[in-house]
Amino acid sequence: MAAERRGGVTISQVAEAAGVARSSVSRAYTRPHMLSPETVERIKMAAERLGYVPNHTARALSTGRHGNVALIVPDVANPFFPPMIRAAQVEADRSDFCVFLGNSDEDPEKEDKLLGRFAGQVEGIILASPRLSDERIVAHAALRPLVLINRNVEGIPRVLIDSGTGIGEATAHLAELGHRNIVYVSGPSTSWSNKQRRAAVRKAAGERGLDLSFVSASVPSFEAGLQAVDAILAKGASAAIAFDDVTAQGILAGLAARGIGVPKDFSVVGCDDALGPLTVPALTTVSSRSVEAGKLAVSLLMEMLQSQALRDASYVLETHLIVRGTTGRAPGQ
Amino acid sequence: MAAERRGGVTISQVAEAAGVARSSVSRAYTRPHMLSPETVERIKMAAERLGYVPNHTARALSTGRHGNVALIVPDVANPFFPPMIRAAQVEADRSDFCVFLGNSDEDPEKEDKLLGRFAGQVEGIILASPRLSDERIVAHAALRPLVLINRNVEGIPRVLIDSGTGIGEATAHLAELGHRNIVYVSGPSTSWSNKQRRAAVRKAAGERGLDLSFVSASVPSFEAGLQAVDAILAKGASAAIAFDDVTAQGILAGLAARGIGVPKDFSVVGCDDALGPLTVPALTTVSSRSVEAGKLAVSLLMEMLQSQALRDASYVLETHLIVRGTTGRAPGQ
DNA sequence: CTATTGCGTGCAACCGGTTGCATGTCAACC
DNA sequence: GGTTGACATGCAACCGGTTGCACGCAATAG
Repeated sequence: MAAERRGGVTISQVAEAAGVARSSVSRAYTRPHMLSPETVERIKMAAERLGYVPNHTARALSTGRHGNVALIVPDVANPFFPPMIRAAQVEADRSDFCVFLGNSDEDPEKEDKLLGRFAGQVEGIILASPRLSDERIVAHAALRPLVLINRNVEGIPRVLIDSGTGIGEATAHLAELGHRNIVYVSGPSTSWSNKQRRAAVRKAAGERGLDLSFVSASVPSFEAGLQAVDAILAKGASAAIAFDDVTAQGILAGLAARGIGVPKDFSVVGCDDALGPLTVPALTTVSSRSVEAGKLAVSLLMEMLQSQALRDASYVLETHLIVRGTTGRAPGQ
Repeated sequence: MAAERRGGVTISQVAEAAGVARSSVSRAYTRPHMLSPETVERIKMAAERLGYVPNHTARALSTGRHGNVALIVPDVANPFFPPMIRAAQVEADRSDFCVFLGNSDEDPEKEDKLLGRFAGQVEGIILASPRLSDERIVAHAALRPLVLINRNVEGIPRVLIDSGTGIGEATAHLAELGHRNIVYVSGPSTSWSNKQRRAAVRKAAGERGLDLSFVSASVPSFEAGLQAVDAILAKGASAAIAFDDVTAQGILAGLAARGIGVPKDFSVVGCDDALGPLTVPALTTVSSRSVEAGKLAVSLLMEMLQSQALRDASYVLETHLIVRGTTGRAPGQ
């Protein structure tokens, strides 16, 4: 009721109102079993009446526990991340933690700066698809609990999305549909995920004796996909697997512009399931598991915070092909 | 050098090393002009040698300034928000502020809880498309600086995206293409944006003597759009304006399933430009201005923090129609 | 009936800074 | 030469909680 002007009802005010010492008020919240039930009740009543909310900052100062974690991603607006962010947020909430969000703009230096900026006010950090060097990551990890997503650094707890399994399935799927000549449209050369996807498609294509070519879309974007179409067609392929869904959509747009029907004349597979069944025809793609990754990373971090033991854990999430509407039998089959 | 085990070199240690009082060390950082240049130099040297970093939490406790703001959205994964979040993040960073991100899950109660949770550790809050009641919003705004996005509450600084202008243009655009019978597929009835859009389409259709019907997709989603198609066709319309892009994509999928060609046989307009030109055919839609809104909200908040004057500002961002590939001449024209 | 145990509570120090006020020093001024 | 004032620095209280320890009291054991 009586909301003071500074928005600050303090523990002292509650103590006075309840006729107890400040320490008792504190304990009513942090160690209720130390107090008699009636006292706890009385304190909570008074607190309620005054609109008392414990001050996190003050608590953090004396305990060293902030109840905050940081999540740093290269680009919030990249559709791959929002579901992950959301999942992380929800999971953190379950442990009553707040989430700081950082956007590195795909820039290693900015990432480094953010890490330093957050360092003072969080208990742990989650780095998703970092662009930072291994050394810097290791350095930060030494200072405080840190979990990686989609980056494989020995000795640091990490969650890896193995898009390789899904890409393998995609290749097999295309082979079954009778495609003999396919293209992999690759993403950023520094990306761990791209290396993994490229290797997976090569392996699977080799096993099935498919003709495989590569076309590079160095930046994964709609534009890049659009511009890759000529190169793809020049290879004589009847199907393409793209680094991600956005690139795949660019390829689809380019094919449509040339009057090439999908999936009748050409098949396209995306990766990451960033768009869901939203498009027409719905994109055949590889599931991303980004939701699980976000959730798992947070719960991993929570565990690390509880038991200071920072064991070297590496969780791998396998992916699978989601067949929708952009793949079909090879022409002439 | 001597990084203590707890990562914590304190002001006292620096003071002792430099042979000054704690207060002088503090001033060396916050008010250097109060000290003699030599003293400042000596202190900074000592701090450097010990690896001292000011403790954000402690500073916040005594000054009340955390250097943090909170951003609360209904759903991080809704493609409307990520660009806004990113813009807010970038703008906050310019003032060296960190951003807490909250996800209310479209739930008023959770929103209220988050607000309380953040209250203690941020200087200001941005509430985007809140689902909370006006009273609760006013109550929170009384406690600390708060800026609204897409919610019109008298007396509270707000940034409003006026999708009405764009929707009006869309209606005019359809009229010019010869459509005489159109449908507006509405979103959540409690949404301020929905009311605004509905009013705009009614006004514009009235001015041009178009037949207008309403179909309700109470939750804005792909599924809802898909299921609205029968109702839309039953109205005998040749074009639809959807509450948002995701709903529009659902409608497109439904039309495709019935073999109805877009834009040849039917025209569809989305709203919010959440997908960009990504889809095939690319969706004609209304620009969202969500990036500007995020940026503006943060800079507004920063101003409020500087000059405690919380004047009642209301910024309106107009929107415009973006014509792409899902609108064409009415059949038989 | 006294000694022991144990529970509920209060006292006071502490977390790491910030800041109003007091003190000390020295140069300038009358 | 004594007074004034500006300037540099230190002292100590404070921000709002947490927590080790001591105290008082009641129940139990001897």
